[in-house]
Amino acid sequence: MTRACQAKISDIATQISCLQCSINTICFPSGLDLDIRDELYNILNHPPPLERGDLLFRTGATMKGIYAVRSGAIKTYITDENGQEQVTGYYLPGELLGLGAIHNGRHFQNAEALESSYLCMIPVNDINRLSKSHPQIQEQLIHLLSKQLQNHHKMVWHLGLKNATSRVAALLLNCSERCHARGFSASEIKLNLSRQDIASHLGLAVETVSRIFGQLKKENVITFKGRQIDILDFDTLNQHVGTKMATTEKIPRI
Amino acid sequence: MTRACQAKISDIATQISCLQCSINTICFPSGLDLDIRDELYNILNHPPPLERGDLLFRTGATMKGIYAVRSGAIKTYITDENGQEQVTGYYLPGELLGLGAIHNGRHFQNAEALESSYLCMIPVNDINRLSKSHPQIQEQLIHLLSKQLQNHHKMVWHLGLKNATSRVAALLLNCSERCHARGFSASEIKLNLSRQDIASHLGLAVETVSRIFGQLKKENVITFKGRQIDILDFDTLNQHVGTKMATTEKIPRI
DNA sequence: AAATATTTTTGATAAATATCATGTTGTCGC
DNA sequence: GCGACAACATGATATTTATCAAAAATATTT
Repeated sequence: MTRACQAKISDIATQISCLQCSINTICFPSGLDLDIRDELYNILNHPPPLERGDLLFRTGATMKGIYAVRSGAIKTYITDENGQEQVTGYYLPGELLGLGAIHNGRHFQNAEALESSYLCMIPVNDINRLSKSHPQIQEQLIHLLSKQLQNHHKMVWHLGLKNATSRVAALLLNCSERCHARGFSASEIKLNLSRQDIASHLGLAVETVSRIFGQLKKENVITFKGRQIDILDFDTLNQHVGTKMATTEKIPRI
Repeated sequence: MTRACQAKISDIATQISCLQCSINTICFPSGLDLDIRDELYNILNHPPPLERGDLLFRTGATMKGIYAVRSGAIKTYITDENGQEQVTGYYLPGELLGLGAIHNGRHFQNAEALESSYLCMIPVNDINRLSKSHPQIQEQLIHLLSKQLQNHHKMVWHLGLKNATSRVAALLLNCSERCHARGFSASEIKLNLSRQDIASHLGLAVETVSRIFGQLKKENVITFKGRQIDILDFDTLNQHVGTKMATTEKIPRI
């Protein structure tokens, strides 16, 4: 039995360690002297744990620093003038949040906890200060930004797929891939977005998402109980997306 | 009469200058000494001009450097296993291309010229070399990456809109905004994607895109002749998107 | 300029998805 | 455990969008 993708804050076993965290190349770059690593560890900030529904930041807020999800899950969303939410992303343990705000110091989206979540934060001032003396930190930041940009290219691809089933399949595979990259199971995933969140993210009606989940279950492509999803047939999901998903990990062929 | 957004390579008047180019903070950071600026200017590479249909790079190709569109227009796309193209982005004069490849050195998408295009390229090796002595270059790169990430957040938002007209409206406003940010007209834009490209980008059928363009024309929201589009009624387009578009330029309110 | 190919538009119909209504399941607080 | 509430599922119908077919407009070549 492999571990589930998400974790309650109390469930220490599924909390990601710094070693598996995508920010660790910033927190603990391997080539750095030990005293610097200590200093980095010291500036690492731990905001109070979030409960489901708590906001980490909101649109327009001043950026305090870069966040990394340590346990739990975060969604980002835009609110339109009628108060309607549109989910623009979700973040799993080990993933970074708020990088888009570096260039102007303000957040573009709202970020909200989907469950009890525990985060790390590197204050932006400290990054800037330490970067002066340690250019390697900036190198790592560039690396992380570039990786996140590529993830977003993938998201743009998935959201441009022409039918609802493809988009749902792409979301499931994307979640699976990201869980797997963090050392969790690729097949047993907890996607803690509500059906409404998924619908809003993919530009669909809730009922459509619900029906597609039901259909995929009937065809034995997935099983699920609530938000805990088991992927049974990766091939079929990949066929829906239309391509073997090029993972960030695997280097694509020419 | 304001200038059109795009330019033929021969049309020197509409070529963007380094001053308006988003890469210029890398090429010519204002705080740098003159000798460094000279050095940066020297490493700036000018690949051969591209004609319509020419590929700048393809999926899986080794990244040579960061590209900036100087004139013309570039689209990026994924090709699925059936050879079907899906457009994932388009790039206007002054915009950067290929930043997502920094972290693994390989391009994730194909990039193809939509018309005769002229580009600048900063070889990745030279950036790395110069960064060692001039940390300011890395700072600028972080800034540019973050900005592009925020643009992609916006794109994810737009592609998640629930109906076809909204997505087309968002595309038009996005193009307008980007043209305007480069000193071109916000209302008279040349969107040199074919209707098929637009459809593929937005997850629609060509015919649907064509009908929506026709409908918007009938309602006097836009006029167009081929790919030259004039926006007459920004308010209506914004209503379709559901929000006054938060531009990258304007700082959003809390 | 004529001929050819490509892109765009338009119409008729089929298919997919949204909406509305309602029932079911699950969750949270007590 | 029970009641109240939210999330999820399902059916019937309306609307939107895709598909197929073909014409019109535009671009490209000769």
